[in-house]
Amino acid sequence: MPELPEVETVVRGLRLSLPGRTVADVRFGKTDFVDNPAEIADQLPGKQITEVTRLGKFICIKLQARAASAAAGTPHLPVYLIVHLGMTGRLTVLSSSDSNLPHTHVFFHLDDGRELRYTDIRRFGRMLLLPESQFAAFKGQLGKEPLEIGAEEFCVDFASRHARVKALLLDQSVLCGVGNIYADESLFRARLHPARIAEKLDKKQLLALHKSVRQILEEAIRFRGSTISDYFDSEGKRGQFQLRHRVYQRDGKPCFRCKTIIRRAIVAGRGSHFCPSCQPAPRTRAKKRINPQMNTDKH
DNA sequence: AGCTCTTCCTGAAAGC
DNA sequence: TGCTTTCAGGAAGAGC
Repeated sequence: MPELPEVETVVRGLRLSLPGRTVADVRFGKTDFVDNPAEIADQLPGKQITEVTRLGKFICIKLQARAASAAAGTPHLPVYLIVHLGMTGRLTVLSSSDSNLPHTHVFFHLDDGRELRYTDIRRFGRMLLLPESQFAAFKGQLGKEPLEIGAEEFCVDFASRHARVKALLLDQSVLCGVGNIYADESLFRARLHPARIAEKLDKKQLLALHKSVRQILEEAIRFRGSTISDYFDSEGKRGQFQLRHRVYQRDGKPCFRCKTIIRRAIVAGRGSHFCPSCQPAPRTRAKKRINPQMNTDKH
C-alpha cells in the first residue's frame, strides 16, 4: 500500500513529466472518493502544473493560470490538487491511446496529448482541490515529516504520550507518511514491541526508534517502495523494498536476526508483525490472564 | 486522551 | 467444481 516511500517515488516520477503541462480537460468515472468533482472539472482546464510535491502520504499538484490568461483580468490564484492513494490508488501518465486499466476513474487530459490517470480498485483514496489560501491549514493538520523531524523533537513528542508506540507511528497527526509496513519494519530495527507505551520508553529507545524510522524510509525510497500487491509507480513499475522486509508479512517465518518465528498480532487495531524475541512484549499487569501471550493471535 | 468498533471497497483466499 | 464467507487495510467518526 502506498506509504511515504511509495508516494515519494510516485511524486519523483510525476515531476519528470507534469510541470509545464497545462490541463486541457478533466473526465470522471466514479467520484465517491472526490470531495468536489464539479469544481475540479470546472477549475483545472486551462491551468498549468507548476509543481508536484509530497506531504506525508498526500500528493500535491500545484496549478496556476497561465501568464496570458491571468493578465486578461480575473484573478487566478494558484490551486492545489491533493491526491491520497489510499490502499490501491495509482497515478500514471500515459498516452491517450494507451488502454485503460480497470477501475480508472479520473482522466486529466494534458496539452501534449498525454493523460494523467487515477486508478483505484478499492477507492479508499481521496482527491480534493484546495485554494492556495487553505493549503497552509491543510498542512497544519498533518504531523511532522518523519524525514525532517529532529531526534530531540521526536523524543519530546513520543515521551509525552500514553499511547502504544505503533499507534503513534501510524497517527498522521503525529508523524505523517508512516503506514503499517514501515511502522513494523522500524519497530523491528529499533527492537521495540509495537504494544510498548511510548512514555515508558527510555531516551535510548526513543533515539533508536527515531533513527530506524528515518533509515527504513530512506532505504525504502532508494528501493522505490514496496509492492505487496497493488502498488505501482507513475511509470507502472513495481517497488523492490518488499524483498528486504524483515517482519512485515513474514509471520510464521524465522527472524533474520535470531531465527525465532515471527508473529502477527493486532496492535492498535492493525495487523502487526514482530519478533517475540528481539522485540519483547511490554510487562502486563498480573491480572486474570486467560492467554498469557498475545490474546489476539491469528491462525 | 486513547482505545475499540464500524464504515467505506474489491479481489484473493479460505471454507463448505 | 463453484458458490459463499472472510479478510486486509488508511482514515474518519462514534461511543466508551
